[in-house]
Amino acid sequence: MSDKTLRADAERSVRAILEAAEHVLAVDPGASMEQIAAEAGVARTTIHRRFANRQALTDALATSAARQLIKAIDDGRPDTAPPLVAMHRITANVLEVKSAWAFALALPAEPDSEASLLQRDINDRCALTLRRAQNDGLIDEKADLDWVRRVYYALIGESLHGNAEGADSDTLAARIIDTLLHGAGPRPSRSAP
Amino acid sequence: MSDKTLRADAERSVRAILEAAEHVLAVDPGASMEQIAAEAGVARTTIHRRFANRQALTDALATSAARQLIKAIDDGRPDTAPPLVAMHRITANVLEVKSAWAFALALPAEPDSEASLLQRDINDRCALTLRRAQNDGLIDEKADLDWVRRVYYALIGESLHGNAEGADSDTLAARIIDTLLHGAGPRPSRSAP
DNA sequence: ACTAATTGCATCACCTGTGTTGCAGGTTTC
DNA sequence: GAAACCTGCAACACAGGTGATGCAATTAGT
Repeated sequence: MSDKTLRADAERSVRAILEAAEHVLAVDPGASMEQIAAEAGVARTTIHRRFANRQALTDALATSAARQLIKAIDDGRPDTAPPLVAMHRITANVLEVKSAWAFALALPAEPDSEASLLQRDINDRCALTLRRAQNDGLIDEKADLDWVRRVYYALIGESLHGNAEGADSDTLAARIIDTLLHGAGPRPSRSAP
Repeated sequence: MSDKTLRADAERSVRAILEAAEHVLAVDPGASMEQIAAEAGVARTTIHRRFANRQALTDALATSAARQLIKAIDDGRPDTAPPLVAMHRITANVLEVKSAWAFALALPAEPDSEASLLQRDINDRCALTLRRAQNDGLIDEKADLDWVRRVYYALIGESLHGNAEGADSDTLAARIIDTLLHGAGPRPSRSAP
């Protein structure tokens, strides 16, 4: 939770710490608080003042990232836009957030933590959007939606790994949706109805 | 490398240590040597006798796992069997190995290590098999084979995550190949040629 | 401007993991 | 069966991270 009204500079510190933690831990998950503090431009004791221990820090990190992910999904209007449009927009947004918070979002959710609640929320929204896509005929009616969702997640994750070329999110999103729906098999020559 | 002729009991120890390391580190990548030793039923000093430090241990772990993965691929006769058959067999074999050595195979390859050489070998064989599949018309001729390979890897990884139901490798492999080639979109009702 | 909050710094005690050594006793190998 | 090898155990030194504290200096809020 964002605690009681924190003073402006304190809030800046917390943000800096969370961002530093993401960057440092993404490279070395076993990095010390000292390293995180250095990256954040902050004294190690300041981290301990805000976060009692490593667990508290990673919890906050996971929660913060999950919140941003939810915002990214909501920005895609999953409930009102046509499924295909929503999926594309959501995918592009999620790619942005996930590339910025890769470590935080890969963090194993502590049971009963806020982050795990948010994760479930995210899964539900995703499942819902996929169901809408299925009702629209975009997804085969016999498909196992849970598997489809997992494949979707996997494609997003894989897109982030090898993106050294720096392709923009829209391009990546298009490829993800295309692969998710059509796979890699031969296409009927684009001539139909 | 498997060192000079190790005495039989010593070789047993090494195996036990590697397996213990896999199990323990898969749960907690930061686990101590002590924990690994306990799981292996061995004294901590014995680990240090065989592996100078943590790095040496994980290197050996990665190499050992990569070797088994290569064997799993070779057992699928990637060069002689029809591509679809080969892909299915290879996928099933790889699933077995990957589920047993998930941590070891997820290990970031040290540059110039033997494991990284093996990894490249694995990638090459995979790429080759995919090319054969493409030449056979299983994969669209315009498809980006590197992306296809990455998707394939991602599908394998995802299949391993949520396999609490304990589905057998053949079933999982079938789903992977099917999704890879056809995606989740609507299928033409099975009637034509 | 005054107050309260926040921070950096120096310092401390403490714990955990690491890597090494020596030796006695058990196991392989030939 | 003898030699060579391997292992467990105990002990040690050492490095490094952790969490806490007190204080002076800075900064935000009103």
